[in-house]
Amino acid sequence: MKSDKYHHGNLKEELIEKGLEYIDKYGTETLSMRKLADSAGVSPAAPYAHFKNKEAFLSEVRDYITNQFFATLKEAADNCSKQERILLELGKSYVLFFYENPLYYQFLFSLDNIDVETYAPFVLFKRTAEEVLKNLLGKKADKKTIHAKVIALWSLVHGLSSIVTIKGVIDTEHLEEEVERILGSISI
Amino acid sequence: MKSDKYHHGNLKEELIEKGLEYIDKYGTETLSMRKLADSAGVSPAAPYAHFKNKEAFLSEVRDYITNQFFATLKEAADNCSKQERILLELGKSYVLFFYENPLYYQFLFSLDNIDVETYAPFVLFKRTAEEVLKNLLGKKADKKTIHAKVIALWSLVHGLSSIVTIKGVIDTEHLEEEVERILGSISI
DNA sequence: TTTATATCTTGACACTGTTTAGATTTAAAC
DNA sequence: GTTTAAATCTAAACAGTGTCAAGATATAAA
Repeated sequence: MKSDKYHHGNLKEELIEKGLEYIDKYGTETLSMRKLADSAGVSPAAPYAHFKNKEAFLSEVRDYITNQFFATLKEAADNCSKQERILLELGKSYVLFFYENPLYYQFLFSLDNIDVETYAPFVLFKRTAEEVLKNLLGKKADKKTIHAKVIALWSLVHGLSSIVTIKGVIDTEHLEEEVERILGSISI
Repeated sequence: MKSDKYHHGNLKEELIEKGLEYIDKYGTETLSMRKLADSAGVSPAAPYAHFKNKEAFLSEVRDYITNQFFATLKEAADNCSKQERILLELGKSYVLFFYENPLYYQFLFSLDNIDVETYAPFVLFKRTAEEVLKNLLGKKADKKTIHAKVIALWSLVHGLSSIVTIKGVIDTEHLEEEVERILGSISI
């Protein structure tokens, strides 16, 4: 992979891409800046012209994946015409995103650097859930009740994403069907 | 911490205890075998007389925490007289365990070395959920439905444990009350 | 064309997991 | 109780890690 040019020209982007690939394949455990530098054909210290340190690099990779995750959710919400299915579709795409990229789950939610209030995917899910619930329950439900239900729905989806990630709890043949059955098996 | 004796006498246990302390305080990220060896007053290679490698050490620590976790769940289940509240109590102690030890969650569920079918805390929760559901739904519910509901309940609890861990989504003043409200806000 | 800035390499440092050879202590065998 | 075996430790080393400082080289700005 070693280039002949002194200046790589596109190092920052390539490092992030290689980082994504690596995490997708092997997870974050054995990822090293030196390996990435090597695979990009530059010296061990080269990445530090673009990233303050490893954590800053990982943070950018995390942002990238977060954007993918958010886009996936957004698309599912936008493409859902029936209002009564929107939460289900949102939940399904949430879970399936991590089923397809199991190692991302760990990586995204491994650190305390997530601000629940501003983390876009969480905000989207919670806002949607809140709207749906308000429409469903009308005026008769107080704030506390709605908040509790929102957290519960989010927990359900978030937890299933993790569980689906761990092992073959779920019949992988009829995955979507199974996820839908699970998410639909409880009522609010 | 350095002892004068050549033989430590209790190194294996002390390493595990120190490991537990460290993970509880700082998490697993910066934990190193050398630091633990040093804090126990032995040379860097000493731990390798007791553990094949770092992963084997972490595995034993994980087992230790898993036992604590399981004992917590078991106690909650055993101390619950009212049958209709058993799932709620089980879920509460599940969530609260990780609220009290946020860094344990990451550590326990970080790896693929969990066999969902045999992991005692999971088995306990799922068995209990299944029993409760069978009593509740009687004969009219088929296996698939029950399985879906069991996974859903488990996901709810597991997900809330993770969410409670991340940040202050929940009013820490009335924690138990809040957790109970959330878990009780959905029906099966 | 000069000057400044961005991007790289080289070389170093401290730290990590882990292995090997040998020292020391404890336990077992006679 | 002495000899032998096994368990437990130290010391020294190796390769791999993050990251910094000094200097080289390329690009952009003046």
